[in-house]
Amino acid sequence: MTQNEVLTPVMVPDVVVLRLPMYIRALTQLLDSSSTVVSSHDLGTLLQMTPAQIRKDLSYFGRFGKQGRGYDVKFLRDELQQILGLDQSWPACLIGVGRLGEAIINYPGFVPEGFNVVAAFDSDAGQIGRNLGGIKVVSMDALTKTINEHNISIGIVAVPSVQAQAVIDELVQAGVRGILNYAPIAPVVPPNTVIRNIDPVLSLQSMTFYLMKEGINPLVTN
Amino acid sequence: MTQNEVLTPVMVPDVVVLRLPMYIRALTQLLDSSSTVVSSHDLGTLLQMTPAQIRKDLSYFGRFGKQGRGYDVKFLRDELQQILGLDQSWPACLIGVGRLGEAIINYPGFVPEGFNVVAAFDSDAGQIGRNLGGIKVVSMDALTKTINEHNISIGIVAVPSVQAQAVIDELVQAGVRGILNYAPIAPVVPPNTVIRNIDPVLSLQSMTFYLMKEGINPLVTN
DNA sequence: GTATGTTTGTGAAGTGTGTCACAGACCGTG
DNA sequence: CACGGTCTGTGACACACTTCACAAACATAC
Repeated sequence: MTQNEVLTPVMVPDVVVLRLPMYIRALTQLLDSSSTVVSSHDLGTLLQMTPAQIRKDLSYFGRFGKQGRGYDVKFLRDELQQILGLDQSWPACLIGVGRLGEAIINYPGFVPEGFNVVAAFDSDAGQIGRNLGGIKVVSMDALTKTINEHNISIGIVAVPSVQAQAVIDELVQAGVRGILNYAPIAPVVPPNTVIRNIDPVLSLQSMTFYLMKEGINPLVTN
Repeated sequence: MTQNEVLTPVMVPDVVVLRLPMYIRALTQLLDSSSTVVSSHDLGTLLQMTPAQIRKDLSYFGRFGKQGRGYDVKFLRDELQQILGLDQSWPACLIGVGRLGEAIINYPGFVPEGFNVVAAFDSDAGQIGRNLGGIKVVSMDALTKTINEHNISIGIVAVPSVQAQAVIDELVQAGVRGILNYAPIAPVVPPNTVIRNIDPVLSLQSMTFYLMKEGINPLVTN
């Protein structure tokens, strides 16, 4: 029913897709607090956005609510999860098991959401063979083979900046179409590949613009 | 929701501010490779965006280029850094020194960009007094006092989800106006406060929508 | 059953962002 | 110093996204 996105003539804007996970999270929170029904207005309050935007976003995928009542919390969450493919488990691989990679593999937030790191790679011979969070670190030479064996479609890049683009290219070459990149670079990927960058420094650097405007003065040391 | 304020003669869109750090990074990269001049076209190739957008973005802040020539790399970078306040050092504090907090304080990417974690807090008595990356972990009771003493304007939140909103409220109360939040929640902050969320799970959850559309089938386990 | 109040879904209007295209400025060359 | 080539800065245009506003659907009360 919700699988006909590809056939739907109306394209779903990327910004809408980016918001769906937030809706799911809010709905899960509501479920935990034993709410069974929620209105777009209440959801909007929870997520700091307008009810109209929520309704419009949802309308790209179907009609999930009932007039005069609102949305069934569990039903809507299940629908959204299915739309995003989150009713399935997504095996991922990690490249780079330095300090950052270690933190990623031990991060407890991925597994409950269905993202499982099932393989870890490193180019440093000293790291290979090491056991990390129940996973054995293997050589980059085994990349393609391992990715095919485990049916991995997501790669998590946690290598130093200088190696990052090369690693991303290798992942794409190996058939990975989704990349979560932690390296502070502007990566280049082919059009059929989805990349998401995690870059706290960029976030901070745009933040300071607004802090300055508010007249907040940091220490002047440079 | 928009945090634009009419302090600059022309209102600068938030999206533009978000892109400036990327320009700075690309320019730094060019400097390292001994380039002295760059055109909007070349920058566009490097960052995968159109020359027109780069020129338009820069035009919000001034006229930095020369016709027929392009932009002086070092000059433009310095200008952009000054616009964002990155010619200064920004003291920050970390709240939550669990596994994630530890990784953050040891992340080598912040210091070279002028972001220095000068204080660390935790609510767990067992953590207090512990030395972490040269910083002594102190109690949450000392939050306001320490923030004032060190002139801290940025708070980095790395506590469990359930505590995150409360911690953010405390930071705002203590006068912090910039928050980098690692907790997977949708935080609420007053309008004069800038918040940036680092949330890899949200990134992955929107990624899968596109992976599905490409017909990539993950393991079906749920 | 009727009246009153709620809330959705969605065209239409409004706002914001990206791209185009060109005048004007600059460079190098002969 | 004129000329052909290059590249910026920016109004005007085009597109994308958000908000508005209202008909239709449902709930509740009496």
